[in-house]
Amino acid sequence: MRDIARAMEMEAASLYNHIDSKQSILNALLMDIANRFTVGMQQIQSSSLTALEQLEALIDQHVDMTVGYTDAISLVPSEWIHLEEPHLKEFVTLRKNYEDAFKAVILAAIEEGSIAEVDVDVALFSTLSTLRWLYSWYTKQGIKVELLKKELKRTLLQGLISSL
Amino acid sequence: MRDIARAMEMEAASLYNHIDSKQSILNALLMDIANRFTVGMQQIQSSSLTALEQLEALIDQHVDMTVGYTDAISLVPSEWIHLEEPHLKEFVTLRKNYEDAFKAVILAAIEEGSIAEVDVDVALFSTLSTLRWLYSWYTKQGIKVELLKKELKRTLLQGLISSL
DNA sequence: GTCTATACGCTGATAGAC
DNA sequence: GTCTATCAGCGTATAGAC
Repeated sequence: MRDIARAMEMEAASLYNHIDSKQSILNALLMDIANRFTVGMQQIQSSSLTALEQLEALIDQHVDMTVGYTDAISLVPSEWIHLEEPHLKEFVTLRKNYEDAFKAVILAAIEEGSIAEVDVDVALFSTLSTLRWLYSWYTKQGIKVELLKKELKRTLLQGLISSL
Repeated sequence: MRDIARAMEMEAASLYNHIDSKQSILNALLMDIANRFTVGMQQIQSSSLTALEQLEALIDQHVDMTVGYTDAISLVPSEWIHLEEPHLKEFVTLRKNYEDAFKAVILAAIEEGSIAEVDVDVALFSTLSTLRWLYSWYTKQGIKVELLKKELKRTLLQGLISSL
C-alpha cells in the first residue's frame, strides 16, 4: 500500500478515502480482466468464424489484452490465489468456464478437420501457458503487436516442424 | 517458517538449529534445480544426438525434473525474484545461460533442416512457458509420464495443424 | 536439539485534526 | 480529501533454559 501511495503521491492512509482495502484492489483488477476475457470469448463463440479462425481470434485477443492491460494481467498467473471468498470462487469459476470454452473451440477445430487429432488437454494447457506468460516476455522484446500475433499463431498452431 | 515447522513437527524456533535463514532454504532449493538443468543441458549438448533429437531430450528432461522435483520446481516461475544478492545474480546468470543454450539448439535444428525457419525467440518463449508451468498442471491430470512426454513433444514440435 | 519467551521490523488499516 | 500519529497482527529470528 505504501508503494501505491508513493506512486499516487500521497500517504498510505489517504488511499483509504478511495478504496476499502488492499483486497478490494486485487479483486477489482482481477475481475475486470476475467470479465473482459469472458465477454471476448462470448463474442468469438457467437461469431460465424470457423473453429480454426476462432482459435486465431482467441490468440489475438490474448495479445491485445496483454498489451492493453499488462499490469493487471500480470496478476492472473499467480496472484489470484490471494483472493478471499467469495471472490476466489467467482474468479475460479470464470476461469474454468473460459478454459472449457477454449477447449470446445479446439475440439470443434478437430471435428471440422482443420487441426490434427491432438490430445486436447495438453494442447489447451500448452497454448494457455504461452498466452498467460506473454506479459512477462513481450515488453523485453522490441516486437510489434501485429508481428507478435502472426508469429504466435504460427508457433502455437503450426508448431516448429510443420511448415517445411 | 511456522508452516514448515508444523510439517516437521517442531516449533518454528527449532528450525534454526538446522538452517541459517528462510532465505537460505529458498536459495538451496533454487540452486539445486538450476544446477540440475545446467548439467542436463551440458550432457545433451555434448551428445551425438541431432539437433531435433536434442530438442526432444530437453523436453523429456523438463518432464522428468517436473515429476521428480515438483515442489522445488514450483519456485522457478515466480519465487526466484525473492532471492537476495549475490544469489539472485547467480540464478539469473544460470537461467540466461540455459536459455541461450536452448535457443542454440533450436537454431541448430533450423540449420540442419529438421524444423521450419520460425522466429527463434517466440519459439523459445512458447516452449519454455509450457515446460515451466508443467508442474502446476500435470498433477491434476492422471496422465502417465511417458504419454505426457510423447504428447508434449507432439504439441510443442509438431503443433496442432501439422500432422494432418 | 528442542523448547518458551520475546525482540523487532514491516504492513494493512483506523482515528481524528485540519 | 489529505495529513500525522498510531495500532495490532504477523513473520523472521534470537536468547537462554533444559
